[in-house]
Amino acid sequence: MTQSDTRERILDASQNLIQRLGANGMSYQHVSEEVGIRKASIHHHFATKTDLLQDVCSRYSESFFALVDAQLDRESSAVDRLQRYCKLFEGPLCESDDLACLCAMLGAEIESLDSAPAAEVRAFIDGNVSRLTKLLDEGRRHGEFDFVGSPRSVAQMCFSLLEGATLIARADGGIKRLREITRQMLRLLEA
Amino acid sequence: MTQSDTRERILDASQNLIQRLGANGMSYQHVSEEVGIRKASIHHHFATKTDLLQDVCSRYSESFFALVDAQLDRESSAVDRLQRYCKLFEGPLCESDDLACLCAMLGAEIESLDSAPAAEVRAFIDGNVSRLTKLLDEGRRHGEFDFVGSPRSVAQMCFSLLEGATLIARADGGIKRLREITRQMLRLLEA
DNA sequence: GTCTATAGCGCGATAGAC
DNA sequence: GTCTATCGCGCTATAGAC
Repeated sequence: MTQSDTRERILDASQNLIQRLGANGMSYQHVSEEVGIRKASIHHHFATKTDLLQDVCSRYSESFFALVDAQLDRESSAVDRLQRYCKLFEGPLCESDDLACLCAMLGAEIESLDSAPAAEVRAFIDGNVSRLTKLLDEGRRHGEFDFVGSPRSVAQMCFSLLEGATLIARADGGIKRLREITRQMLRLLEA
Repeated sequence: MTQSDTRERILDASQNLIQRLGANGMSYQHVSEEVGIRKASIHHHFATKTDLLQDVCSRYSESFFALVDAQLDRESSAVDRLQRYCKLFEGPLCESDDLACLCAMLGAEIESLDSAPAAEVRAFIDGNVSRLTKLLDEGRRHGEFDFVGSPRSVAQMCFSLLEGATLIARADGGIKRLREITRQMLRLLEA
């Protein structure tokens, strides 16, 4: 087992726990049981919990935006690309029906986060809203979308909706409910 | 100080802490400092933390639905009543810019809640979605709203959006951002 | 009904052997 | 790089005096 293998497995376990229970619910003890090392050993890879949280956030952002950009760069209609974007939020719930978007969990806990992880959360929001703004603007110019208001306002609305829907769906209704909500959003935007 | 006074002050302090920090972030110690009694005394009013959580939830639901129904029973247009409903979600952020809807906080923590408080959260969601469904259906029949899809799907979408938006706005942009998002939602639904 | 005192546990973090 | 052992703290909850 190389150092970076262990490191990745710690990040995997931490991310999963945060998506289920939140940053306050994730502990070195839980992570150590999941990974199969003692909790003191985790401190060798991540000196403090804030360091661990920060790295989970940045890794999550990078991989999520990589998936997003892979979908948005496709040569297909704006409607299709928006549909694919929305589908990315199903991922966590698909896996086990009890995972929310990391951003929704940390958004709820934002006041108790240190400044570095809190900034990561804000950057995640901004990155999503920016990409959605561009897509919505482009789609409307091509006559695929029909909405009143600025693309940026609609983008903020869509992103809030998706984050909220992952929480609501996890509380009641699961993946089926999430799909119903996103389908409804798409219906309202299509020309 | 009567017993019920102290009880209400404990509920007030607990609710505020949960809306800021979540159920896991609220503690008997924090509450006792806010109320001005020792933490052991809280157990006289609420034997366990789950009891306290349960009572905070049911009181929040009752008072929120009282406000909602007061707005929905008005003799005004459906658009106006929906606008007033949305404005209720600004309340917490108005007060101090760092409070989210109780339901959004507990929704994020749903997996670590005992079954009684978790059921309260689901009932809160259902109650809101039901009322919105009725309002949207009525408004569409009167030609005030124009949307494709079932009133219930749209209602679920609106509620998810509002819950998500309170979290996003608290992380970045505050009350101004929340207003922009809800205004955009209303624009998309109006005929 | 509120208090002091304390039990018992889980937490993040550190020291030092191997 | 991982381990054992331990520190110090905050937590929920209880016992018993006033």
